[in-house]
This record gives sequence, structure tokens and C-alpha cells, in this order.
Amino acid sequence: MGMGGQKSDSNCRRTAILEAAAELFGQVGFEGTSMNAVASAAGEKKTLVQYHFRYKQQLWEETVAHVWQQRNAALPTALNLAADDLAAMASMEELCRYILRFTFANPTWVKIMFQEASTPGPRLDWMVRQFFTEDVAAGRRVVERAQARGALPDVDPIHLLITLSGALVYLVNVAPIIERVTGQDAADDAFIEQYVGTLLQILSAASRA
Amino acid sequence: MGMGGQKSDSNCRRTAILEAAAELFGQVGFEGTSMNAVASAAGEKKTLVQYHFRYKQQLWEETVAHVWQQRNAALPTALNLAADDLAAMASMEELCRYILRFTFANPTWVKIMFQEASTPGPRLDWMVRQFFTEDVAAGRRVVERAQARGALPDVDPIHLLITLSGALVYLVNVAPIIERVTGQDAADDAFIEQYVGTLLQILSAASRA
DNA sequence: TTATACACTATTCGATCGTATAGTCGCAAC
DNA sequence: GTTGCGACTATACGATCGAATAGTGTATAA
Repeated sequence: MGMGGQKSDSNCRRTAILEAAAELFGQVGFEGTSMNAVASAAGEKKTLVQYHFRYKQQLWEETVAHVWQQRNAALPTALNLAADDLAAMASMEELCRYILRFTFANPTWVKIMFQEASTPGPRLDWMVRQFFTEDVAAGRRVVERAQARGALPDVDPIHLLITLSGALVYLVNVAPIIERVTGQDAADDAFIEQYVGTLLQILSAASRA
Repeated sequence: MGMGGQKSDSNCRRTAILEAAAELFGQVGFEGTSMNAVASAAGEKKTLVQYHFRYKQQLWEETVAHVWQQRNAALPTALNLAADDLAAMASMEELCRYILRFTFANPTWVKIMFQEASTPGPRLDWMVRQFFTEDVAAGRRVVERAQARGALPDVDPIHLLITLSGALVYLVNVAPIIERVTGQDAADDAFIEQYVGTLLQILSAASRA
């Protein structure tokens, strides 16, 4: 039952559409993204997009699921790596660096999250059900483990999770502004190194208190 | 030369349009917002919006300027208040609380900023030129003054500014997610109180180090 | 060889997009 | 009174929106 490169070609074009859609949904949001723009960005016709996903809503859901899957394929590695020897502050530093580098390289899921968080509605509810509830719980566990080993200050773990993820995600979001105002490229490894260093300097001082 | 309530009525409807536009631009971005939707939200006809602002681009610019002006009318009060006695950590706490409360009550400018930051382009450039360059410099001065008085840890002021504003702005942005996942309303005064307390607990410990 | 399924596309639809034009109406100056 | 101006609106334009329909072509199964 060899399919002679037919079905694999179909899947290839399908995921090409998904990735073009992810880019656009992250940049200009759901209503700002047209089926035609997605198709053009993927080098395809609009009708092919509709053939694979039928409705725009379905294209959006499959796009978010695709992006989230890519994120989860990369992040647990970092989280488990950190769980091994989270006692040392160096490991917390490594974790932050890894997350920052990954997010700069794959900013799509963060952008989509912000696009929908600013318009509370059915799509945000969908993301909360599908992804965020579990993800917040996981993040909380990571923070609590780090606290138990003295790697993070012993304060409300939810507040700390918000502050910490905010310090990372916000940097990625305002990177274009930083670049234009200060001339520094926040996605640069040197900047990330310094920024995480500053962050951990604060957190380590607070942990020892 | 009494104008019999004619011109004042015109200005009133004009700013009603501006505020409806601010809401929509912040929620669904530039391309997601239609002239018709703006008009309907303001209880007016589309052609009136075009009469006052002609092009969508011009409506956007005047909307952002309007929102920014409202922000600046409120924030300097807080910043000067903090400059008076920034030596005491309590003052830094008050500043953060004030900013959080104001941002929760007026989230529009933050949302618009994120909408455009995620699509680097001419509109982001315009905002950087018009507002951000000066604003980052002001924020940096506030941080440096606080550092000089020992109210903030003595680290890179730009990194600290990013971390600090990120901790505040990010909270506002993810508030809908927090509410759905944990059931807590982040805009609530009690939550703000605790969150800022946690934040300052970390910063004060790091400042004494 | 015929039939069926699949991947894909051309064409069309009504609605809505941003924009342009030609007006209506009320007041004020002359 | 009529002229002029500013606020506002009705109507229409071409383009594009999301969506539906009716196909074409190819490869596998019978």
C-alpha cells in the first residue's frame, strides 16, 4: 500500500499551511488574519486551506494545537533537566536562559496567547481548557520544587510564577521596542545572558534572606 | 459668539468615537477593527467616523494619542509622589500598587502597545518615536533614583525596569487567564495588595544584599 | 477496465471591508 | 434673505472577506 509520495506531500502542504497560519494569527490575531493571507504565505490557494480545515475557526484551533505541541516537545526537556539538580542556583539560571532562547526562537505561542488573552472570549476559554489549566499547575510545581531546595525565595508560588514567567515573556514581547529605543537586540545571546544574570542575582539574594 | 451647544456636541461625539476605537484597537488590533464596528460601538454611523478622521490610519493615530494623553495625565502624579520620599520601601510599594490599579482600570494603552509590538511595522515605529523613547528614559530615571536611595537592588537599571514593568504589565495581560485557572480576580484590590507585597518582599531582600 | 476515494482547484455567492462623492440640515454673518 | 460653513448622512464603488458548490485529475481497489 505504498502511496507514492502522494499522502506525504499532502501532509507536508498541510503543515506548511499550519505554520503560515501560526505566524499570522500570532502577528495580527484571529480577525486580522484572512484565509487568503494564510494561503499566500504558505504558497497555496485559499481553497486548499478550506479543503484541509473547512472553517477559519477550525484552522485556528488546529494551528494553536500544532504550536502548543511544538512547545511541549521542547520545554519538558528543560523542566526535567532542571528538576535533576535544581538545588544549585546555576540550574535555575540555565532554565531561564533555555526558556528565553526557546521563546525568542519560537515566539508564536506567546504571541497567540496574548492575542487571545486581550479579548476574553470563546477562544481564550478553549485555550484555558485545552492547555493553560494543566500548564499553570506544572509551572507551580516547578516553582515549589525550586523553593523547597532554596533556589527561589519562599513567597506565594503563584505570585512568583507570574513574576518569573512575566519577566521572561514580557522581555520577548517588548523586544522590538527595546531594540528601537536602546539599540540592543534582546534576542541576542549576550543580552539574554546578562538579563538572566540580573534576574537571578535578585532572586538569589531574596532566597538567602 | 455662543455656539449653542453645537460644537461641544461635536467634540463629545468625537471623543466617544475615540474611546470606542481605543477599546476595539486594544482588543482585536488594527486590522481586526473595522470602521463600522467603531461607529456602532460609539452609537454612530460609519460615515461620521470617516468625517472626523477620514482614514483608518488617522483614526488609529489619534486614538493612540488620546489614550496616551490620558495615561500621562495620571501617571506623573504617581511618579512625582514617589520621588518625594522614594527612600522608604513603602513608597516603592505604593507606586507599584498605584500603577497596577491604574492599569487594571485603564488597560487600553497596554493592550494597544502589545498589539503593535507583536507586529513590528510602521505603527510600532510611530509609537516608539512619539511616546516610548521618552517614556523608557523616564522609567529609567525613576529606577535609578530608587536605586540611589537603596529602595531597589543595585543592578542594571534597564534590566530592572524591564523586570519591574513586566511584573506589573504581564499581570494585567494574563489576568483573564488567572481568573479562569485559579478563580482569583487579579484586578481585585486584595490580590493586588498581596502580589505587590510579594514583589517588594523579593526586591527589598535583594536591595539589602 | 471500471469504480471509488482522495487531493486539489475554479467559480461563485452574499456580506462586509475602506474609501469617495454628493448631498442635507442648522446656524451665523452679511 | 441669501450666502457660506461646519456637522452629519445616504448612497455607491471596487476589493476582499468567509464560505459553498461543482468540478478536475490521479491513484488505488475491485
